[in-house]
Amino acid sequence: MPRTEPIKAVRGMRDLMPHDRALWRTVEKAAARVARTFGYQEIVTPILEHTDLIERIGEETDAVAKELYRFEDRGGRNLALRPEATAGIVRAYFEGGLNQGPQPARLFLLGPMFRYDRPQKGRYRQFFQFDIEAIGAASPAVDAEVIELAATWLHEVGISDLALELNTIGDSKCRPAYLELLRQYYRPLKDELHGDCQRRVEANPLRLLDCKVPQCRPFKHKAPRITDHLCDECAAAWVLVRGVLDAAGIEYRLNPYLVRGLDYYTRTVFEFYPGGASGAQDALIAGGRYDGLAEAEGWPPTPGVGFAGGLDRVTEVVAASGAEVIPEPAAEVVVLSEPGLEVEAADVARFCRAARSVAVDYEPRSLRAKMRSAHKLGARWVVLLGAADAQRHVAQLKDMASGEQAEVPWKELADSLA
RNA sequence: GUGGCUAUAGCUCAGCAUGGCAGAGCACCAGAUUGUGGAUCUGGCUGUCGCGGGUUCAAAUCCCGCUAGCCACCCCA
Repeated sequence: MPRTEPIKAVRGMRDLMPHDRALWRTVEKAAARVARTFGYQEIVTPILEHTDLIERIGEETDAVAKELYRFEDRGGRNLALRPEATAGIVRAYFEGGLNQGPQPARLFLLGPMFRYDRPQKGRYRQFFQFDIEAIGAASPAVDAEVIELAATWLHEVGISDLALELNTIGDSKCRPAYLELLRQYYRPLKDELHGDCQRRVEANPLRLLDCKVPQCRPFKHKAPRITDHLCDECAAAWVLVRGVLDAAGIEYRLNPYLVRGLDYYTRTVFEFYPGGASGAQDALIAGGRYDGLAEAEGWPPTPGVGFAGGLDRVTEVVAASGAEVIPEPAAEVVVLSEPGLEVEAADVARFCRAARSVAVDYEPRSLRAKMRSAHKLGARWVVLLGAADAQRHVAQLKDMASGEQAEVPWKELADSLA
């Protein structure tokens, strides 16, 4: 008989198996715990948003054009799987009335994001982010706060070999004049740039600074720097952000070529990279200030700052660093019975469950096989139930570590296990 | 979106150059051990050789297409 082809996971999507979840759980718990110690509260937003919300803030970037999962629902709505968390959180901040509450609203979110990208190491079409947003936060001190939060999280999960890169990109007051300076510098060089960059000279000159094509790279070193052309407010903010980081003892490297390509980003930008040993070039965390985002979404102008951390990459780095994760046993207690005692075995399990996690082995196989299986599960105790025991409502409780075994009445099992 | 490598048992892989019976280890099941785990030994089960087409007396092996995975580039709002 020809078998039907088994249906495999969708391209770029992966399962996190029980074995993986142990590590993931510690990383997620650390994120939530650290967020709460900084006064951030959890928010959950839908995985689906209107395509317009995503498109309005991503405009004509490749990312939105090519990497967005979009579809039409049965009601004819154009929807998209969220590719990042900030747009949805800012929307929820206004829709849920957090803009009427105490400012800033300090929020965190853990959840899946989706990008239709070609999969490779550390990059999946469904991936998970830890997202921090302080919305309504005008003070540059909050920029430093979210950076400190990010650093604390990474340290708590055991990533000590870290590089923090920091820059400012000005705001709507000072950036336009700086961009014009950049254009003036690059226009005579245009013929020597690669295709994309030739277009960027007029369209998006900031992006010329982080181009990685060898042909373009040499020119940026003599390009004018935004930090020499900040307005007074941006300059003061830049000093304050670094002042708080210095006081916190957080090391950073100033990278004048670290930029963002969209207009609503302002002032602080930062990225955390794993240290040399890991060899990865991709950021573990990327963040910054986005004072123009609320307006881009159609809401009243509202400042904000935050970051997104990639759980897939962070867990990978933690795993690669050899951190030991002690696997939790599937069950602390396994109940084994003679055939035909399923009802009684379930009764016994119920008594034990008051004190410990319990699994019952109902499989039709030898006692030897059941013992072997219980051992592999990591069970600390085995409860053996024979027909004679069942009659008298007792069972044999065996400690797997010591090998000791004793007869215990069903009603006393929980006490013996506690 | 571009390029390189790969796809054979539940898992990790050998076999492919030079076409000729489908293999190993692990895992699983069982026995040794008169139904009580870990160590050891013995035996056993498991395959549309990713999918589709072509060449050939004969294809896991050679050719073409597709799909998927890995890696890098690109991108990362």
